[in-house]
Formats: sequence, structure tokens, C-alpha cells
Amino acid sequence: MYRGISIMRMSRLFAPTLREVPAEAEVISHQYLLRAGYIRKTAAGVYCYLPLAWRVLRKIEGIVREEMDRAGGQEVLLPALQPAEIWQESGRWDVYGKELFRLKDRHERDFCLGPTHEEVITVLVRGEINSWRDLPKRLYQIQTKARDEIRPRLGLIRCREFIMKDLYSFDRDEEGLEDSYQAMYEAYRRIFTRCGLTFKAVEADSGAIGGTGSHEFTVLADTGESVIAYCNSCGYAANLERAVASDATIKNESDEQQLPIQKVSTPDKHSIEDVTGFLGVDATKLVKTLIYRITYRERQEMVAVAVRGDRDVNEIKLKNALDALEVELADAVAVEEITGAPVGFAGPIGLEDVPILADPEVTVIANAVVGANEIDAHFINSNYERDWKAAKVLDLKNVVAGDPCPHCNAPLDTTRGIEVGHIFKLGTKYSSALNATYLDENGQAQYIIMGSYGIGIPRTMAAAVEQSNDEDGIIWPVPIAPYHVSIVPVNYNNDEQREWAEELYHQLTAAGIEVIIDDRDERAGVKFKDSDLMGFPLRITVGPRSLKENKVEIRLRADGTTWLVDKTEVVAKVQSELMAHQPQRQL
RNA sequence: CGGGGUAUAGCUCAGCUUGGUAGAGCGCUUGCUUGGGGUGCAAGAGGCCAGCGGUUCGAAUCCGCUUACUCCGACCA
Repeated sequence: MYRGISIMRMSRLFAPTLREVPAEAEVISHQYLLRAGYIRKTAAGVYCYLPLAWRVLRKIEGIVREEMDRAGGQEVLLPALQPAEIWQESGRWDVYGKELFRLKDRHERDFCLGPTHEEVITVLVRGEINSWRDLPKRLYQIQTKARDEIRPRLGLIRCREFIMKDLYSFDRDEEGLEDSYQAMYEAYRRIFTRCGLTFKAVEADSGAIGGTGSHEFTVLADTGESVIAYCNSCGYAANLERAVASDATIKNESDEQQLPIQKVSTPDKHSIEDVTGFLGVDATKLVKTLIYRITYRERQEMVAVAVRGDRDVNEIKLKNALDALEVELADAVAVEEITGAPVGFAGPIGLEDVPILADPEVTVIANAVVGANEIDAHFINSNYERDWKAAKVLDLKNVVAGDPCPHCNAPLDTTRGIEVGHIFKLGTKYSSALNATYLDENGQAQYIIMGSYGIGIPRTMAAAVEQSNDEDGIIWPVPIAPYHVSIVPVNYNNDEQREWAEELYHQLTAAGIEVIIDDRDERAGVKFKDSDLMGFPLRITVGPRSLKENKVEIRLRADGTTWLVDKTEVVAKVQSELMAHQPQRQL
């Protein structure tokens, strides 16, 4: 189980530790990975992985490889440098936008650095796979991707260059795709479980990659960028971008008597808080009307979006509903032009030049407050249908904790997390654009049905640190720890301690355990601190106190549990502790 | 891209307001000391003060531009 003969002395290890927190590091994983000497930054979002980090990354990769192979994957390595032609052919040269690192060769030909590899692999496969007999195929690689991120941040969590495992599945039909997708779903669960992570698989928006179905694998951590909503009673879980609330409670909203609409003066009351405070009503009685600029491939238009005053517009849902390339809030000038009033007084009544899209919730507010499209004025007692109508009524809001689950109506919970894996059903999006077909049993050409499945490897490492640390440093889950055990002789200059430390070091190494010995001429405290910071699961202290009884101390990093162990029992004890701390299957 | 912030020794920062030629702590080197949670003492090494331009007798310090880094909002593994 703990194979791999890798021995190391701390005196030789290239892992410069820092006592202070570098100013650039905001989140725990970034701070500890820098301080413990795992990574160094080369440019914003571009990092060097030092030996300890590389060992962790290779362990994660090893787990990923095993599970990909188990799920029928075959490893390949595709080019990072890619010609523009294939991106032009798929249409993404223009659509992918500024995130694509573009460059020219000496002949002025366009190239890019691969942010993902659908084009390359589809072009590869279309030339070589011709018959239904060649399918299915599942090909993967573990390779460096380049994306010119808008804003790299959070250390390894959002980088411009990062290692990714990407697998592409090629099937004959939807049924085959379903098989591949399920195989990957299961493989991902195994991978993140084996890495010792607490995670959720959630329904996700398929975003720029495109396609018909998608799940994200999200490691739960407060510092994560994604928000997920989940239901504890039925298991529903979805990314906030996609999560919906049941409309069960919407329907039986109010039986309040409709009052006559009335314009009121609301001087200088722009925000929801201003208006609710001024009029003494709850935000749920307000209709928030926002003007959006919608960009399509060849044109732009403005729309008004109405949601309840306490809600936020979900721009992903808006974008998907309109099949738009981009949606953004209109600027103040445009708002004034369209509504005839400064920002803060927009409302659905009398808004004639733009279509109104309304969330279902706003259609049931009795006697709502809405902007009057006039400076310093709102309407009170407005009612949907009587006073205004939307062009379309559809779900456009972010869910919040407490909203009813769409499946079982139990209250939803929300939590933050780090998206470490994402699986997509692509269908024929790329095979049709790039003309990747096979001949079926009837000699008919059919588009290959594809899926794509990614895992961010460094991000997974960072997520593990986010999830498992304390005030002293990292606490690695055993399966991805760079070394299992550190041996700390309290005083390496002492002959007895040194000899025993060396002896144990060789015994453990011979048993296949990955061990590092701190042979530095440092104070015990320094060595303890570094060992804790670096996060090795077990530490063996060889010092005079226990040596008197022919014993050494074995200490568990996770909770500080310490055992005094006879020197002859060390290997057995270490093995049993490592085994005991293997992650359990969590399904 | 928009909005803020920062840039001085390897790291964390002072110095700038009020221009006069560079500092601390940690780390590093050497020696002694100490030796179970970042020992103590002493002596050292180390800076084109991000870059460019301007003002001035004189600029880390004042002014302008540029670049990099970083935080807050739209993308994604």
C-alpha cells in the first residue's frame, strides 16, 4: 500500500519555509503552501511547484490515473500549442474570447495555448475513428492548460496556468454517452473520496464548454468561489447558477385585497433599503426592476428584468433564457434613456420600449411597490396583470437558504465550495462543428456523441489544504501527503538519537513508507514547527526522554495524539496508523 | 475591462507629511552558547528605494507617465 522508495533528508530538501505570511496571500491554502515551501509565484496566476508540492500533485495524479483507467480511460498526451484553424473550424476562435492565450509563429500564423482540448481531440479522432466498431473510446490526458483568466487569485485556486486531467468520451449514441457519463461520475466520486476530501456532486450550468448536462464536484470550503444549494432531505444539490426553488409557495401567496394604485414621492430613495425604510414596507413587497444590456452574436438589445426586492438576478439564467452571448447591467446613461429617470426609479409600469422579463415571484405580490420611471417617485399598491404585464415570466433569481427544494419542498441549505471537477455531456456540439462522424451498422454516417470531464489537479491540492489545516499548518490526508512520516531527532548531534533516528528511517523506508528525516542542526522547536507546517500525517520524535525507556514518540498531526512506542514496534504502529487514516468510502 | 490599494534587504514592514544620499524585526553567514515547541550573545554579508521622465544645488521622499503585484464586481478545473 505504501510503496515507493523515496527517502529524504530535511537538510537537503528544497522547501524554504517562511515564518511570516507573504503579503500577497489571502487564503489559507495560499498562505500555507507558500510558507511551508511548496510553491513560489512566477507571475500572477503562474506558479512553480517545489518538491513537496510536486509529490502531492503526483499522488493526486496517481489516484486520478488509477480511476480513469478503471473507468475505461486510455492516457494520451495532446499538444498544448494549437493552430488557430481548428478553433476557427469549431467556431470557438471568436467565441472563447480574451481568455484564449493567442500567439503567432514566425510566419505570422495564428496559434493558441490550449485552455482545453475538445478541438484537438475531436480532430484527432475524426481522422482515425470511422466505424461504429471503433466506439466507444475514452481518452484522457494530464496536462498543463493555459487560460488568460480575467483575474487570477486565491493562490492555486484560480491560475492562468494549471494542470488538468481532461477525459473525452466518444460514443455511438445517447445511451453510450450516458454510460460514459455515469462511469465518470462514479470515478470522480472515488477520486475525491480517495483524496480524503469532503465534497458534493452538484448539478451545474454547462457554460462556455456547452452541452446538455453537467455536474460539478465541489469541495466544501468557506473560501470557495462557488456557492451550492442543497437539500438535506432528498439529496438535491445544484450550483447556485443553476439551482431553482420550488414555486409551491409562490402560488398560495396572498389573498390580500387589491388597493388602488397610487404614486408617491420618494425623494432621493434609490436603493431597496432606502425605499423600504422610507415607506415602511418589507423588501418582499417591492419589485426590483433592472435594465440589462444583452449581447447576441450580431446585435444588442436592452431588457428589463423584474425580481422581488429581496432577490438577486441570476445572470446565468438570464443569459441562458435569452440564448445570449453576454448580459450586463446597463450603465446609468442607458437606464435614464430607457426609463426616463435616474437609476433607482425604474419600474415595470409604462416601460414600453423594452421587453420585461419577470420572475414568477413578482407576479403574486399584492399591492407591490414599484419604481415610477420618474425621478423621486414610486407607485404603491401596484398589482400584476391589473397594472402591468411581463413579456415573459420565468425563473431569473438566485435561490437563497430557506427556499423550498424543487423536488421535495424541504428548505434548501447553501454552502460555499471549490469546484475541483466538472463533467459535461457535450452531445454533438464539437463532432458536428468539426465533422467527426462514424459509419453505423447501416452504413449511415452519424456524428460521434461526446462528453468531456475535467479535474483541476493543483486546485484539488489547494482544496485539500483549505479543508484540512489548523493554526500550525497543513494537515494532509494520508493518501496525498508528500511524506507519511517525519522523524525528528531532538538533537541530531547526539550519537544515540542520531543512530536511532537513522535506524528507524531505514526500517520505515524498507517497509515502503515514505519518510523524511530532519537531520538539521536545529532546535527541536524549529523542527517541530516545520514538520507541523508542512503537514506530514505522522511525526516520530527521537529524544532523551523516551529513549531512556527504549521508546520513541509517535504523534498524529491531525489531533496531536501521541503514543510512546517501543523502538521495535515502530514500523508496525506506523503502518497501522496510516491504514487507520485511509479515507472511507463515502457514498 | 471598471473601481480601490501597494511597490524600500530573501520575508514582514518603518522612513515619505516637512527633500540632505537607507533602517528595524525575522531570515542568511561566522563564532561561542543552547538543545523537547521558532534558544541566547557577538561579529558580519545583503538594497539601481519597481522603471522612465520632470521639479530641484540635491529626490526613496514632490509631480507626471509606465509596469508589476493585490483586493472588490462579470469567467472557469
